Amino acid sequence: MRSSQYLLATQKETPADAEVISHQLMLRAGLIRKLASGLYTWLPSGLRVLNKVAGIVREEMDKAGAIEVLMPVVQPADLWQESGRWEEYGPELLRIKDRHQRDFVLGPTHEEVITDLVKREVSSYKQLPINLYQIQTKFRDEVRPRFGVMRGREFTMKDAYSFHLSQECLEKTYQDMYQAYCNIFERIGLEYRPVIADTGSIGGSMSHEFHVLAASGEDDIAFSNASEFAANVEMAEALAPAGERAAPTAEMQLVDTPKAKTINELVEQFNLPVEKTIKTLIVKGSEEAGSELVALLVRGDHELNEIKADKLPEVASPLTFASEEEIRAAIGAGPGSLGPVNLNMPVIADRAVSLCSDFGAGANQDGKHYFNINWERDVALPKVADIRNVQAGDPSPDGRGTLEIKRGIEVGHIFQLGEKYSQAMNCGVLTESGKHQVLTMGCYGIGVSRIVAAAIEQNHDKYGIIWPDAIAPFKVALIPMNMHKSHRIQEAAEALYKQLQQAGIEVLFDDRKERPGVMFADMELMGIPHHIVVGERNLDENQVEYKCRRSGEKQLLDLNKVLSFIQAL
RNA sequence: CGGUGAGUAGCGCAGCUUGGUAGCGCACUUGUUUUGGGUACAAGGGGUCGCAGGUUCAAAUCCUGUCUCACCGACCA
Repeated sequence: MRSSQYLLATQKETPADAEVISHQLMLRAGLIRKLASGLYTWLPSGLRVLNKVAGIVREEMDKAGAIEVLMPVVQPADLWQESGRWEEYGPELLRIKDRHQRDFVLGPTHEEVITDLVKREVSSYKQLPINLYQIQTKFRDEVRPRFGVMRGREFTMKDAYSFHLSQECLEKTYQDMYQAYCNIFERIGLEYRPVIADTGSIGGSMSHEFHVLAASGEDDIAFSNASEFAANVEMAEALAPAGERAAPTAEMQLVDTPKAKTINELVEQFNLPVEKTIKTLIVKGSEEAGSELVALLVRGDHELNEIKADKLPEVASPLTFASEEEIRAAIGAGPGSLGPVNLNMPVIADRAVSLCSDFGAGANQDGKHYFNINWERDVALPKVADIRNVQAGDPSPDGRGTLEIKRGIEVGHIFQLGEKYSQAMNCGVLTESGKHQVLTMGCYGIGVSRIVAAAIEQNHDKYGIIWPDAIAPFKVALIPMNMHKSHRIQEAAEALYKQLQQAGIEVLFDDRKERPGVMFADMELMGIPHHIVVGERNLDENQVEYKCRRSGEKQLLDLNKVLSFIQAL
């Protein structure tokens, strides 16, 4: 490709609304342009990268035995009503009407369509298992699109769906997909980790997310420093602290704390150790709890995990915090003065809380706290559950090592779905014994467009993007110095260009009438991994300069060795 | 969905308080210059100031409505 006949679209200045580095660089390097909130046009260089990623995904999926299909983006509402998600799915689901006023949705995912397809096309156990996938545009009307294509509303996703007669068979395909995903991320050249993820309300099934580690990630991932354990913080189990609860050492006392509304204030003003304080959070109760409100206790230095709390039978789902008015009406004191002593509602304490002794908490009277509270002696120990987020330094749930926490970008998610959709939509086959049996399903997603952004988050420097070779828009940048003044430069550059092209190497020939600095800067910004610089000085020796984008190392190459050198990279 | 802020040339911004017919940098075009790291000089093109309504002799500027975009929040009492 000649840059003079290409849409380079690089720019010097960073648009003001781009926050994360990948978004900034994608705009500056001319990969994408915003059309509207969460909607992006892929410019030529961006599309080349996107296609490279999609190509790798496709190859590895095929290798793992999956079969490619392509389903419509627009889906009839009937299917969503059949599965129950027409009601379940929130405003993220974009609903539209056609000219006959029939309801449709813009597909955020394709479980319904694929289940409907398999129901129609697969009728015998002999055709199983089957794993169908597509690489296609999805639409989710995100609450808050941000970070460019990292969280867009329209995005490219690879989604695969497998169908099985048995759990064993599903687990086999699940493992195959797990391996295929590892192969994909390794080939692309990303630092990634598979992590245990939320199994959701479907129950019993297994789920892993694949995260690319980057500071700008939107998820917290907990890792063991001594084992392979890795889990989304949402999921990671917080073990009870080691040891028994210490015996009480002091009498409970009521203390005036008019200026202490938060744990921080309490700790500062009364010189309490933060791990000897307890936060009392009031949430809506479920029918099972038999109470409008339920209290959750976590230690002052811990955070409530809403996903864990949401799963408690006593807690109304979705988890809803009580308003200040509701709290006052029920307890007679406001937030900031709440505690377990004399609390007239069901209480659930975190494991760590159950091991506290001589601790401080609100007295359920405004401006007062109890200090030196002890379980059993001053108040009965309530139900105990794991309801907090793990923190760095906590013991790993697998019993080996302690946890570290890093940010991750979720680029893949595999899931054992079970029968949620096949049951609702009656998708089954005849078994060997001639009986109808509902199939069990797995689903496997990869955020193809998100990978492009994630790769930049991990691979950039102050000059711009540094693409891993596997997904670079071009492999080689051919940069002639002052070609428009020098015939021999032009001849040499044209000859090299032709040679590289004929060898099937993707080369961007910068034949613009630009100063060297401009060319270097653009090629570096775009992250092209290998640069060949043709200049008068070296041409006298029949040589050109090679520069590696990533390491910055330079070396001289004989003209007749350029092709073999590049091919060997 | 709540809070805050912003919409003026392709991009980044000034002008608005105190109304008087729009400006700067980058980018773009032309010429000269420079030639291994975003060169310099000169000339030039490009804007119904988000949209609609109102006040006024006169509105980018004041008022009302509306749309769009961004950031923060939607959890620790």
